[in-house]
Amino acid sequence: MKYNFADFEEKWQKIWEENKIFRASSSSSLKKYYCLEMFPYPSGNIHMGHVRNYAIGDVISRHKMMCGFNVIHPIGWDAFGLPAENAAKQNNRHPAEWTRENIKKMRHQLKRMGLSYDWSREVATCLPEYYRWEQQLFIKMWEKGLAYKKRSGVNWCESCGTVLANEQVEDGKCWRCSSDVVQKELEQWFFKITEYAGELLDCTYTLLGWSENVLAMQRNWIGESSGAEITFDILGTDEKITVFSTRPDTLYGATFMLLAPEHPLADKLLEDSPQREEGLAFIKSITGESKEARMEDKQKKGFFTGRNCINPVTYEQMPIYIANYVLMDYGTGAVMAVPAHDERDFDFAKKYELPIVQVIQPKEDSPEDITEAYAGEGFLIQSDTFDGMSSKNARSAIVNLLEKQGSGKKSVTYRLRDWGVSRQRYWGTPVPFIYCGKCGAVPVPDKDLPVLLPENVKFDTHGNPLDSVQEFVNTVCPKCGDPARRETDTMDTFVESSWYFLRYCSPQYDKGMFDETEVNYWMPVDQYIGGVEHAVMHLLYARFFTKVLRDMGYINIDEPFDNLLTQGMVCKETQRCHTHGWLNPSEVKDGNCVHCQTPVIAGRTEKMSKSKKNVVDPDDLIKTFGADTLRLFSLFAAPPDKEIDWSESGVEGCYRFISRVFRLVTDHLDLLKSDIPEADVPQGEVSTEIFLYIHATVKKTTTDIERFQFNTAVAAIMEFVNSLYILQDKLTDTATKSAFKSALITLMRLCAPFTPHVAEELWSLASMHGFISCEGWPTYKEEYTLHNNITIAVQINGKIRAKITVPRNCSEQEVIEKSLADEKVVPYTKGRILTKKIYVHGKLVSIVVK
RNA sequence: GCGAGCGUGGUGGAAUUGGUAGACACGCCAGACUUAGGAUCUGGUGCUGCACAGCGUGGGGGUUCAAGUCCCUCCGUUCGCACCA
Repeated sequence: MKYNFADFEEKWQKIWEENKIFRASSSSSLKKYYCLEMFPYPSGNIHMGHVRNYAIGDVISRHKMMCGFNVIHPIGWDAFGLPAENAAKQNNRHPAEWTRENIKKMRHQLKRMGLSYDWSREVATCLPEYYRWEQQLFIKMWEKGLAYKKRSGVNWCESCGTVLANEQVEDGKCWRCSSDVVQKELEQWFFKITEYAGELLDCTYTLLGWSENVLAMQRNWIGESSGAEITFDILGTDEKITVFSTRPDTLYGATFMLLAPEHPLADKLLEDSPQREEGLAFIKSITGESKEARMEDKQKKGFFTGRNCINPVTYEQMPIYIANYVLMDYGTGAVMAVPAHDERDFDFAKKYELPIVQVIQPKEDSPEDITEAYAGEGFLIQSDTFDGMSSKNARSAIVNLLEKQGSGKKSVTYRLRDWGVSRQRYWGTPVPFIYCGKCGAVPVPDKDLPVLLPENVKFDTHGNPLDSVQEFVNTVCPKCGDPARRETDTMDTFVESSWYFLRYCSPQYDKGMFDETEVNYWMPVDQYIGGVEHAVMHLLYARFFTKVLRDMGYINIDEPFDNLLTQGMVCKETQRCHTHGWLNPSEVKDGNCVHCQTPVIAGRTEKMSKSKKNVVDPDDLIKTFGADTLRLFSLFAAPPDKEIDWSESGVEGCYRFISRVFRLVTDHLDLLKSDIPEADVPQGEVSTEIFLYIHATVKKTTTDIERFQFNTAVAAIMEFVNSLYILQDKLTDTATKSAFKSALITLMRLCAPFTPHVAEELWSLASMHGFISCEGWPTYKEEYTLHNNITIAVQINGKIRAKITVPRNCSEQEVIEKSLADEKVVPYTKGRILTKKIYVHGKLVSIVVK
């Protein structure tokens, strides 16, 4: 029979669905297993990144199911977001309609991949049944002080017309549209993620199932620094300046003070200064710059406020400057400058001719003249009673002194800032607040939730479309009944994805975010799979939400995702022309651009993207090769965490392999349907060999799936098939046929998680009972995975000189005797003294001669 | 600058613990079957050399009977963060 996937792939997808074999229920005596892949944004089409992500998840899920776990494997849609709104503007379509249609199309595409999802748990975040619970949580967080509104400088993307979180700014550009991000002063809603900074950081050391690079990125992003807060009195006023420093040991060398231009004191100190105008102009020249331009300018610029403060340990006066390189949103926005031991302060001191006092010596006898800043550790000098102390010890000693004086204390600072969640866009969850002239910001009462997104909206205006929906904006205050104005900000879409994995546990629950019993049964997620691009944003937010919900008493876990697998990108060669930019294959002929006949620039391998014209469409591939081939290729081409280089011939190779499996099994349907039973024990030479292949392959495939080495798991099955092809001509007696029958049945089972359609079809063609998808995963016996004869390598002085074959149970003495007697070994040992003999059981003999 | 990772044939990649480097696949070569083959099957394929042999996991050094794997050092490369006090 010829392998023709089109005959049966869709048939099985339909049958699986009709028989509800992937429905999950918490009422099971089996051990639970939660397998989760990052849910897709309904852009309209699945791409190869999705295929890879979901193929990996599906193998894990199907394998666990066959291993007897109670598996939950849900899917849904991250359905709010800007693309829907942009599409609405361009095509005069409603975002809801656009999103609905995309979901429908992509749902069909996912189903066409044969994924083992429990579709009854499907959620779409744009539905009121979903987002009303988010609004409820928002209010609960507000009650606990974890959601708040403040005026602050925010990242503003003009092209998207909205605010962005810090995590969503990449190289000063919008993560979504790559246009420049500017700073803007706005009243915004924030989530107090900084309250959890310490725990979010500490727990990165307990997440043993996460890859080191993701944990490192999170740690980096949270950015903990420990040091001290030190307070300085300002001369001639009652004001004080508090700084944060990681190096209190250098306090005796602090010779001047720096304020961020945005620091409230900067303005205050200039109040009665004769240079007030000049100073304000200086501040404006810096704050007026974009964040990017400000970072770009490495030149130190400062302005003397005319005021001085007092060093709390030397009692020396320190001039207070406003400096361009001090950031308001880190630490306290003020820095004690220690020019001798900080490169930036050193440059500043040189430029403005400020005193440089060395207080740390690298070694006890190093020279005192300084030509550059020394930022390392060492021993204190010119530091009063601390002279001679190591900088490390001095850090705590000086903080102790400050604590006694009441001018400082130990402190920890994080780089992480609160999560700005306000978005000035339509297509998102409305922030459930009402502004009343009398009562201020009032939460929408629970009985009035959800605050529904109005349907009747015009998208032809600039700015937030919600602002112009009068019947939405105009409302009454829930407290006093006066006319009031409704909040028109919607939430960042990362809010929806911060708890969707909880909603999956009880997706239809209508009394709250989730049914606590269900969540506490299914959570945590045992295996999470997704792209590394979410290493910081989504994964950090979801961890934060989990901890918030835990502290509110709804769940009993600290971390949502036990194990995380970040899959690599799918890449393909690009081609480009000097004048016509990126070219797709049809625009290249004989290495020349078809538009201008000039040679194309040699292809580079890059992530598939429309703009680079190097995408391949999974739909086309499924039509040509079938879903099984596409799945198999994305698993076989590389280990899951590495990049895949797209290769058309690699896909064909996978297709060939599946054809081989199909032919091998269908050529022996008579045997499979016959009365000959499966073999329990090997009988005879060929049968023993077959047993060896079966058990060794099951062992290798099982362990490889469990450690996510799908590429080598597939390779093991390929070897198995190659062996069976050779063995199929040797089926002379019943015992052999019996063993071969076992081999074929095992093969089908091993293939089931990878290529479920062909496995199911073969299972049915062989008249086997039930669905292979629900069958047990094959087991192996260690004793059958070993050859009776083993090959031993013989090394003389570290070089392999011979290989000998011995029975498996051969004793050490016998092996060594046999190797010394080997004709290839004798010339190397003749007339020499044997000084050492090492036998590594079953592997090699190492002989040292002199 | 800080942090994390990677470096193996023509290509993608194998090699849990130090123990026969290059599994499996792509590509290429040869053969078989064919009117034909871009189908299928079989065999070959790290490099040098006629075989014996020698050389080979980014470079150099070290530990060891034995190193892709451990240690030191240098080089290259990818990713994240970065005027973070």
